[in-house]
Amino acid sequence: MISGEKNFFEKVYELVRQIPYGRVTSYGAIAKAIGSPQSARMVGWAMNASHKLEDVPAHRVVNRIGLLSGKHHFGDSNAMQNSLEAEGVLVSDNKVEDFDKYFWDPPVNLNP
DNA sequence: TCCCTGACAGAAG
DNA sequence: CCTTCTGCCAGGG
Repeated sequence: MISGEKNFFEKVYELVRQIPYGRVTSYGAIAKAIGSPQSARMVGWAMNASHKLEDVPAHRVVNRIGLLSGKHHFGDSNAMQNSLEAEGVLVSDNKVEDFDKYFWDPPVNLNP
């Protein structure tokens, strides 16, 4: 079917689910991939709702500098960092080390 | 219905 | 380098 156009939130969820293991991405990259590069704030807002979803690895999503801006929303302050390190992503002082190296560029082929 | 807030990003000074 | 402001969309009071 043609229903390629989904809700803003759902687009975010679908993209975040595609983040490979041991990789991280930024809100702006996701926002841009869904067609709203300036809606990075909405991405964060979507993640807030996605937090109730298990298929959405929000811990792999950080801000543009690799800072775990939303780690406080994972319940425990170490939950997000722990999850990242468990995947091989080194985190120091609430931010991802070698963020540029672990950064995963989301494909824009999500939405035709 | 109007106003404010929000897990961001980017530009300007 | 750091600080300040604006823009984006949606939800809550």
